[in-house]
Amino acid sequence: MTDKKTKFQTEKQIFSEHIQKSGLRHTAQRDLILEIFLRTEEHLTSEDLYWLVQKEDATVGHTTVYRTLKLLTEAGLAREVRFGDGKTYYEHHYNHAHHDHMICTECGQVIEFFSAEIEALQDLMANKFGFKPTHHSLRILGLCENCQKINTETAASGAQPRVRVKSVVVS
Amino acid sequence: MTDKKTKFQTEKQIFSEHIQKSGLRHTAQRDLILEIFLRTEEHLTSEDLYWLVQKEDATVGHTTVYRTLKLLTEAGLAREVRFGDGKTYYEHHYNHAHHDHMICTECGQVIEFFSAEIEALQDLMANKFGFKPTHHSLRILGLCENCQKINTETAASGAQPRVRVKSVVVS
DNA sequence: TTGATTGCAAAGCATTTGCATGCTA
DNA sequence: TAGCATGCAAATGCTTTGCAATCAA
Repeated sequence: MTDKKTKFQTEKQIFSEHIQKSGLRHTAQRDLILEIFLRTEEHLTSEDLYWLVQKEDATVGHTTVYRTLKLLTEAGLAREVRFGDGKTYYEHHYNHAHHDHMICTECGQVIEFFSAEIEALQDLMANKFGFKPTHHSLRILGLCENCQKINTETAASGAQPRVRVKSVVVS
Repeated sequence: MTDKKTKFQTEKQIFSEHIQKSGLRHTAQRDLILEIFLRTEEHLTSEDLYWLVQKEDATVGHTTVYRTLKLLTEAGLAREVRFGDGKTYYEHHYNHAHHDHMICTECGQVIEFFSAEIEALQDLMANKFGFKPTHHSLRILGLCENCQKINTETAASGAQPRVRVKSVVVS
């Protein structure tokens, strides 16, 4: 179930179809990048992903990773997320249904959450303005449980890893 | 009521106090920048504001506008907003209570809205994770009423002005 | 007078593009 | 073979900083 041949089958097919529909071409680099992207449970910048790919194929360049992420976004396999530090992060949907983010401004931890009520209210709100929503982004900034406690020590300086915490769905 | 002497009195005082508390200095540039910033009912980048300031005092430089906006943010008079186009916009609170944004991806129009229910649910959500929210940002992207209609014509290319629509509070 | 402020120019960063070469279909 | 893909290097765009001259207190 987790061997390379069968994993990410759906995603790979979606990608293939998108490539064909757009008259583009299937390449080894694109395959590898998608594979590694899906395999990684973190929010990645193009740069981050580049280094991961480097480990397995040192000939792949920044540009290709960058362009492939754009491609994956078009294909609906990736989503761009901004946490406010000026960088563009990407996340995939594999194992992660639609969700929003809480971001700890101290340690950079990212908590994924989902609230059906909030979603519903957003649509309601949009309706009132005749606005047709395509997508949305809700970020709650603040301090995570842990960083609230260790407030006594001199706070470690900002933005660490950006660990993608296992999605917890509470509605 | 709207003459220069009495307008923005509260804001100017907040700014003065912040300046004094921080051991900084009162300058003509900072006054002018604040004045023009508050007077403008749009989401402004540092660059945008720079050009507005230029009209009234051509000696003021980019850097000062940039740094003053940071200062105003610290003082709680300005808020940084990102609409996803890579730029940092600023908005003020004068005449605008806390709100969120709907952004038309076609014409760039920004609708401000507020929902007490959504606010409450966000806090509830944060509580479930032991997360202490400091602030949040909710953006709904989609098509505004007008752009839904003129969908037949070839869509005009992206990101226009970013008009700040009069805030409509619906809760 | 002291030290913050200013504005120019240049550095930083992340992102994006031009172009010659390589590779898929 | 045609033309898309690649990857290097360089350009771009926005933000930030160094520094000498200027100005508020």
